[in-house]
This record gives sequence, C-alpha cells and structure tokens, in this order.
Amino acid sequence: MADFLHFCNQFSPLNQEAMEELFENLKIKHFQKGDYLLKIGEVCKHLYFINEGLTKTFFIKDDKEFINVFGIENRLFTVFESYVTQTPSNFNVIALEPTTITLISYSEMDKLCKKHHGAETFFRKLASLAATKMTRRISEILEENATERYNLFVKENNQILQRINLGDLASYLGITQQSLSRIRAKK
Amino acid sequence: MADFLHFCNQFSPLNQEAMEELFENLKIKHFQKGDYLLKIGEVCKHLYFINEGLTKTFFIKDDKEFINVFGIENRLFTVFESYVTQTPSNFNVIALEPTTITLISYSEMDKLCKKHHGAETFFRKLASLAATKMTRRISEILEENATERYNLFVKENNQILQRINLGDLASYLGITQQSLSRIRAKK
DNA sequence: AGTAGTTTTTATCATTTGGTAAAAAATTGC
DNA sequence: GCAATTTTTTACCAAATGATAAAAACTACT
Repeated sequence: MADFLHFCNQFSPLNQEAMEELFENLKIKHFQKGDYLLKIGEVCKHLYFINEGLTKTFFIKDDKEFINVFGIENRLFTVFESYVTQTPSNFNVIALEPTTITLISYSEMDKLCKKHHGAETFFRKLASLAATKMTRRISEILEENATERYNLFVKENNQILQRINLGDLASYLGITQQSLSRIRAKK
Repeated sequence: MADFLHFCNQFSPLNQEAMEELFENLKIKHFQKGDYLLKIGEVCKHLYFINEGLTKTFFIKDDKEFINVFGIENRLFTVFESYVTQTPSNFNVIALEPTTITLISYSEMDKLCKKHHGAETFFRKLASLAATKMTRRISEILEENATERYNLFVKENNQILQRINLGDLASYLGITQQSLSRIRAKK
C-alpha cells in the first residue's frame, strides 16, 4: 500500500481529499501462478498496481501466443482499450508468479475523475505515458531485427529477465522460441 | 474550422466558455508538398488537426525510413511524446500534399486543461484513444506478416490508398518497397 | 536417485524478407 | 511530344525467421 501511495505521489499528486477517497476504495488481491486476472471477452474493470509478482498480458492466434506487456512490480497497468471503453478485452492477463495486486476499479476512478480535476490529470498522464511507450515499442519492432530487440530487452529488463521463461520472452519479441534460442546461441 | 468544431463536439464536448477560449487561440497554416511541420530535434508545440491534405510522421535509421502514422483529413494528431513532455521530437512530420492545418498550441491547451476540467477530459480521451490505436498496431505487426498487414491497410485505408506512394506505404508497413511490390504482384 | 513434466537447445528444410541492381512504367516540366 | 525525374516492378542471391521434429537440460515430486 505504501508503494502505491509512493507511486501516485511520484506520478501525479492528488489532493488530500481525492487521495483519501481513492484509498478507501482500493482492494488487494492475491493470485497464484497461472491464475487469470482477466480473460478475453471479459470487461477489464480495474487498474492493476503490482505490489509483488509478475504478470503477462497476451492473446493467442493460430496457436501462437503474443505478449503485449509484462506487469512488473510497482507499476500500474491495465488492458487499455477494454478499461477505457468498458468493452470486452482482446487480451488475457495471467500471473506468472504468486502475485499481489492493488486494484482500482473503473467505476471508482470514473467517479473520482468527474469529481476531482486532479484525478483527471492523473489519468491523462497515465494514458499519455502509455501512448508514449507504445510508440516507442512500435518504432522498435519496425526498425530493429529480432537480435537487436532481444539485446534491448535484456538491457532494459535485467531485473525480470531471470523470471521470464524463453517461450514468453519469444512471444513478447514476436518470434518463435526456437528462433530466440538460436539468437542466444550465436553470441 | 467547422470541421474542427464538429470533431471536438463528437469527441468530447467542451463547455461554451472553454470552447470559445480554445477557438480564440487556434491558428491555421498552409503547407506545400514536402514542407516540414516538425523536424527531429525540435519540440512539438502543437496538436495538428488536418483540414485538408495528408502528412507523414517518420524517422530514418540506416538510410531506411519508418513511418509512424499518416495524418489524414479531419483527424487530430501530434508527436505524442514530444508534445506531452515538451522535449525534442524523435520524428519528422512533413506534408505529402498541399495541406491545411488547424494548430492548437501546447501552452494554450495546457492553460485550458488547468482551467477547465472538461479540457482535461478531452485530452485524457485523446491520449487514451492514441494508446488504444497503438496497442492495436503492435498486435498487428506482431501477429500478421507483411502480406496480411498490407491487405489490412488496403481494407481500412481505401480513402487515402491512391494518394500514398508505394515507398511510403512500405515504410509504414516496415518492409522494403521491393518486398511490397513483390507482395502485390503475387495476388 | 528416478520418473514425469517442463524448458531450452539443436537440426533440417521451407518461406519470407532484405540488399543490390537494373529495367519498365508513370509523372513532370519544358 | 520529349527529356528528365520519380515511382514501380522484376530478378537474383543472401540472411533471417518459421515449421517441424527430436534431443538435451533442467525442475519438481516422491
């Protein structure tokens, strides 16, 4: 809880009243490895702040899995389109480890946004940051080949690298596990 | 101007006062084919609403061009990261045709956001939509091969297809022009 | 230690895409 | 209409990645 408070203050401070209202409505939930936080077709009703653990957000097409994003400790994420429009999700989210999550519900956030200008600012910043990160990822995928993308991931995600298996990393990079294994062997 | 008003009302209506304040500070600018709206290294100081014409947002790496997005009539766009953080842009933006643009300055939007809750909402929605679109594009790039991405582009952008040359389309798809030509020949 | 299950690596061949070069077609300016 | 320029296509070979299969390495459980 302290971590989430810290995160909020760092990211976009809310006033006392909004902060209290937000914290009154937080829920904490535990997931075992393999548990679903969200399934394709369900509406994503929460922002997820990871206190501890690791998640992946993914979908499957033609028996191949594609990972959109890993959920990492002390970061806030959601399935954006589903959350924002409250329509069925195109992504599954599951826990890759025993995971503890602080949940912020859509209805609560929505209420808060309408009531407090600062909450709206908070969410605007969150969406902006998401858009920025996505843009970078698109550039990366287009301009770098798989080897370079792998190296970049290693450089920027050293903290979680040991906790992600090769198959999942390959799914994130958009290549087969065999290709990734080959890439690593070449070094 | 009427188009932009219509766009705003559709997208996220502002109250009378905010709307008037916004419209007082709009500027309209004309660009010739090949003119730069923004160069890499400059700070993106505007939201761009395209009244007429077509633009591309791109960067170059190893002599290869990569297009992030095409700017299309009656759509609002910007170089997100640069605009939001007011730091130097990693992208160029140029006009592909004679283009008329309604400009909304950062400082004005910022003022408006601080003053009017509704403007903040407007911008939150804009950022959310951007993030959503980016997520879709990432999924697309990862899951579809070049042929399928080309087919998808044709289906969804028929309106501007004739106005984009093959080289630019290839740059958007992330492949060489020769590959794209080959893909089209196969059909 | 041994078995079963999972993860990673290796191998082989097919397919896709890239790099380079050049020809063909279309567009522009005079 | 013709020359110059730009855009698109074709061709050939190289490199990257995919598909499939199987072996090897690692993990968990008893």
